[in-house]
Amino acid sequence: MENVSKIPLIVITGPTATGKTALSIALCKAFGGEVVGADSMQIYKGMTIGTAAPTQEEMQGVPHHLIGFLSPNMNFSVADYVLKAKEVIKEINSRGKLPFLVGGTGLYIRSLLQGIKFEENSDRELREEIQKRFEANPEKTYEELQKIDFEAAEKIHKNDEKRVVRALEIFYKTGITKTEFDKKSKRDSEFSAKIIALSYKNRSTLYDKIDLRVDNIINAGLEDEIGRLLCEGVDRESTAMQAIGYKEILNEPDRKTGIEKIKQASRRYAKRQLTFLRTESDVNWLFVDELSPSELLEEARKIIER
RNA sequence: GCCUCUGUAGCUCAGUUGGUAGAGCAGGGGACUGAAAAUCCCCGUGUCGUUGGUUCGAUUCCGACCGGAGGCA
Repeated sequence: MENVSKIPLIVITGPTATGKTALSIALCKAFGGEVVGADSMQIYKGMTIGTAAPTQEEMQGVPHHLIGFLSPNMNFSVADYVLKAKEVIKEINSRGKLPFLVGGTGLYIRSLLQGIKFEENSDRELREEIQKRFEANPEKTYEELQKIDFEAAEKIHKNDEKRVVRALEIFYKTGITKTEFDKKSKRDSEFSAKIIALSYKNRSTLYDKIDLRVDNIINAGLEDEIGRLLCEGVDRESTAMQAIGYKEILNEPDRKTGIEKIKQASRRYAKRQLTFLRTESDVNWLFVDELSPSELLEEARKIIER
């Protein structure tokens, strides 16, 4: 049932290097839209080159939100994202503009669209404590979870440190198991979304594009950008510096193999993005290697106007 | 020209005392609710260089040929 009161939203997603930025800007110009970033790394300030975030020039006057607004030393999470994105989307809508959610972070998009309710159940210090326990004795920590929340333990692999730790964190923080939390966390979406996913029919074409993109990023000065960030006091251990491209440059002394590692990590990332997207329902796939730029724009238009 | 070594998965290589083969990497599939560009799980058939021979049976032994590396002239 389509609820009339729901806010219309256009989602442009897909793996890296498929042209989400260019398409979204063209569409925004055609529909009077504004871009809301849905990218867990483009949110950080000063990381334009490495994350291939839209530049001022590329934006062509189209307003962009939730891109380059956070210090790279800050922690961020899906919960923060959903909160902020909702706010921005509503604000855009209230001005009579069409919000375009653009980016490749599937979890952010899914959480927003499903209207997942993130209640207070997080405690960073507690989490780090549990994490230490896990690192010292993974088996025992997993058994701990089995006792507390067997259902969650069944779904989480014992080696999956982050999820084992998080499930325990929820319980110790609130006294409620993760399973119970998940059950009541789903909510109706406040948005009526049309999802457009960009991809390549040919996997190897995608990979060629990724390789090319990485070379461009290096030529555009990734290393200088990283140098600048470090000068500004960005912590090497921060989440932001775990972004693909940044972590390889920071950790690999040999430049050439570093670049190869970036390419490989990007390919694997793209694969994971595709896997994530496949299970999403109501996705309109557009294959960039089968359409000319103008055809692509036309197809996207049709989907939006449907 | 002669001698030696070598040719096995996309790549680097192991192996079969003769019963058609397995690791790493690459690659593929999957999970995903507060670090998600993160975290984690699963997946190995390939004319064993080509062609003859020996053999019940050859990728394995023998010969020739074709690649590659090295040595002697």
